[in-house]
Amino acid sequence: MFAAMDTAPGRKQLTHDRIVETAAGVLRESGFWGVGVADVMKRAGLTHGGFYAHFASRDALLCEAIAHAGHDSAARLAKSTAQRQARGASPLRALVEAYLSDSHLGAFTQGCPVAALASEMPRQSAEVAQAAAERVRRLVAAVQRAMPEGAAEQAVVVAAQLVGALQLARALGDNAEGRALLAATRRSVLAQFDAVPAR
Amino acid sequence: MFAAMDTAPGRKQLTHDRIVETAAGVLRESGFWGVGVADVMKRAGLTHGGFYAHFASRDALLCEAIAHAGHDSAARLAKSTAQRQARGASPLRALVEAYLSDSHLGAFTQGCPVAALASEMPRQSAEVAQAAAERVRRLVAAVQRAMPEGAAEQAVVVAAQLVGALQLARALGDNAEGRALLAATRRSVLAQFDAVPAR
DNA sequence: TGTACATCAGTGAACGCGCGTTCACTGATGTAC
DNA sequence: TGTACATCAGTGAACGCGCGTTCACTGATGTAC
Repeated sequence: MFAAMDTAPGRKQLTHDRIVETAAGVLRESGFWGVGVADVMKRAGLTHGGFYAHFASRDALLCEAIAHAGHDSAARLAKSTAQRQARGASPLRALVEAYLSDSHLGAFTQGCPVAALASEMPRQSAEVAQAAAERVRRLVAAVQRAMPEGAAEQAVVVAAQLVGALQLARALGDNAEGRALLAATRRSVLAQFDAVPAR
Repeated sequence: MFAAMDTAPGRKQLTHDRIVETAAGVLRESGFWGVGVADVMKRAGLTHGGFYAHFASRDALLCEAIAHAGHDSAARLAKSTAQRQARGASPLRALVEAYLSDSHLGAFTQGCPVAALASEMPRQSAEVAQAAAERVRRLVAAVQRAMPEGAAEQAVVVAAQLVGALQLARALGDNAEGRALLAATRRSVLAQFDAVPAR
């Protein structure tokens, strides 16, 4: 009865995680309104009836899905950033080139949920909007860790620039027009902040 | 039969315009998915049955609505910008302070449709996405007209910064946290580009 | 080791609801003579 | 000026559909003895 609970996850937990992971992908690809209970369950290999054994409501799933999407995206970004740093880039250059890469332009499903969802965030229910705001804060914090000495308070500005540029580029399309916008933003951010020698 | 058509609009045209104007407000307030045919018609003082005498489809309304929202927002922004310039601000300072004002933070209905809709744009049907992309280009052009001499090619970067900052601030909320993000972005953009004396 | 039973994850039909779209109709406007 | 008729903007009921949510049930898993 008081057995240790911090062991291997049970069957239900594994199913739960699979649903959340599936929803995190659909959420970034199709937006908040694109996440349907029946559709997500089907993609996870289940029938929709079992949904409410896992989540109190669709909104509860959205909260877990956006958190999962944030962690997933942050992990991918950290990996890509580390590779660029290993090749000699400064932390900020590595982050900017990873975030504003041409591959991120088309990769909604695995990309940053803030860029994929920002303009829909204020329209969600209180609990979902709060979970979304937390992803914004985490993104700002990640940028802050990459800023050069003395420019930490500018992290919020760089985060806005990264998110804004990726969104406008996506609105223009995954083509020359969109990629040109990304390239111009990469140059501008680095010219402004990477002049300061990092560490 | 060949009478001049460029005179006063008829009754139908006036109704059409009223529907589009109503939809342009709802669109910015509630997003693409928030625009319902029946709801918009009701707000315009009509019943939903008459909708298809005015538009071929809901998507056709969305195309007209986003164009109207863009013109409306651009006109408001131009007015506010002109007032600030009359008080001595440079064109860029006037634009940045108007766009990143605290009042724009809460004013979805009358605000910039690009900030209100950017992350939803790539998910729309081809015709709507194209109308949306056109609003992005117009915003960039408006920023370009306000840039100081020699920095015109940076307009796209400033536009991304304006849109990104307003969206992140809105995601954080119409409170101290959101307003602090706006203020930091205002300072940063002006420090970078307003140093160049404008005309 | 084997049997009986309780637990529990997942199934599938059903619900009420709101959506975009269609269509036969109404009543006002305007034209013909 | 007056009557008859055509045009046309807008009405309101109806459609098929997919949504979030509920619930009685099934079949597998695991525990008790």
